[in-house]
Amino acid sequence: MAPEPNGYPTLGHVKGLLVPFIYARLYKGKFLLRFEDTNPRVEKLEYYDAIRNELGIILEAAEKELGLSPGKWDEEIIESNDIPKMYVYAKKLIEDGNAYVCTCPAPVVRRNRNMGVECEHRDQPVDKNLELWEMMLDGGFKEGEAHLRLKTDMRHPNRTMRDPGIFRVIEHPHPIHGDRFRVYPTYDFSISVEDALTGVTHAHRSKEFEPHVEVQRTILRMLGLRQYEMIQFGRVTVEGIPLSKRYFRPLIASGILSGWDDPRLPTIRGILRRGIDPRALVRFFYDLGPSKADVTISMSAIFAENRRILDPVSPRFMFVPNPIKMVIMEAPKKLEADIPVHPSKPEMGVRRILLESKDGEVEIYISSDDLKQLKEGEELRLWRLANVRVRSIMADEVTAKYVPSTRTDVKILHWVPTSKYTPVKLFRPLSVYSYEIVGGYGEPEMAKLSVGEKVQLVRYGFARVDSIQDGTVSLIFSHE
RNA sequence: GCUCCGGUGGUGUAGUCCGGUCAAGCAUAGGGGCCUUUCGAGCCCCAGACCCGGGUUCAAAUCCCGGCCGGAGCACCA
Repeated sequence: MAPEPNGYPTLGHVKGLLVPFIYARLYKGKFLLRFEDTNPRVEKLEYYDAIRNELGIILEAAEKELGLSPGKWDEEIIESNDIPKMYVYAKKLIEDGNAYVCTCPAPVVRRNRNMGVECEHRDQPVDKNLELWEMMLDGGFKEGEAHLRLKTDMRHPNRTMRDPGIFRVIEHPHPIHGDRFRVYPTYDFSISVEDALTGVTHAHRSKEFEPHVEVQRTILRMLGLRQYEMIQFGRVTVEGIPLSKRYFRPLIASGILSGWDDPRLPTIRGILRRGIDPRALVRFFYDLGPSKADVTISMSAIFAENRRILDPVSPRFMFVPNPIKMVIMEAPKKLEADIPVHPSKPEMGVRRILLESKDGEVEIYISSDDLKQLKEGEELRLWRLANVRVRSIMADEVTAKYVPSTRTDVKILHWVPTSKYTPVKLFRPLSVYSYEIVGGYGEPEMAKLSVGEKVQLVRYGFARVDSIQDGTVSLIFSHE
């Protein structure tokens, strides 16, 4: 896989990562991570690290979920390290009459390309080209003033084949090499040389590069380098949300999004922070397959995978959003509830919540969201605690009467004691631009959670603990 | 407009290179049942597809031709 370190990896990168990884492991090949860093204007050191980190997490999960090991890349290559070698190949192209230095301004080149016209530099003698090339390297040209161009066919039906530029001057420090270079290879040239040199046998790229296959084959042929398979796969988009950095950058700069790990973002770190298990991503993209068709995925499909992974292992907690007090009258002295950590896994244990009545009354919180469906006189079950009959519903309080039954064919509500509870702040992502904060109370035991834990809020959904401050637990809502 | 690439149940795919084992596999969503003191999940069952038209062949999802629809590229960016 060969990402450009020009941003934080997103959901869009996962297919490009997993397709070649799975392919390599299945066929006992090697999986290479190569940084395509030949345009220093957009690349930054922090992105190399983000890519290493995020891809590492996904591959580790792939090892667990798919049993393909080792779940990491076999070798890391930094393309820019080989720029000196590429200069040597460039010189060879010039000497063989396969490349020339062109000093036409960009608009002229564009016009010539469109119309299939050759410029006067095309037929310069080799000596002249060599001289100009040395000038390029020595700083004799400013950015945009000169380009080394492949001599192919200016009337080729595939326009990317019309004398493509292969080296250009960029006057901008490189994140790794600083100002060591001022002439950088372009995409087609650098990957052709790198793939051939590093022993790549099967290069997977996304579909938009298809027209470039011909250019790269031409470069390999002219240089006498080894040919290899070039395989394309379709692009992934997420229902409506663009995956482009251009779109998110201003939202982050303006503070609408909190950063590249904002849980509303389709960046890998955003998704993980939201509480998606990396194995869910792996499973999802594995099922998506390597096809060449472009697909629009929906987050709900990823959520379904996540639920499948989390459901069997995540502890349950009662969370009461928008709480309202309920007074239970005629209650026995003691009411106890044994709350299972996981209803179908007794080995995960139970928590006992004990409520003592005062003057025959017990107080709990229920969610006012549940209130709308309640009728006076209705019997309902407080989960694992007791049955009650609703007496009155007022704006700030509900009263009910204890019923000594354990019927479960009535509405079941969850609750927390008023005497002891954990304040909970839940962040619900709505769109890239918006979110909702839901406040409420959780079971006392929730105070013991730690950051990063994933829980299931009973009858509410899955959430991940994002932070804990002064006893208040901040959760990020993952999905239902 | 030009170049290239796709089109398999509601959705996402496998199969297409090397025609038969594909009256088409898998997943997800849908319907029904079981289980369950949350919601999921789990288990069982049901239903559902080869873009269209020609051709080649004993035989076509698969090969050929024509059409229709969709996507990508057409930056001295990757």
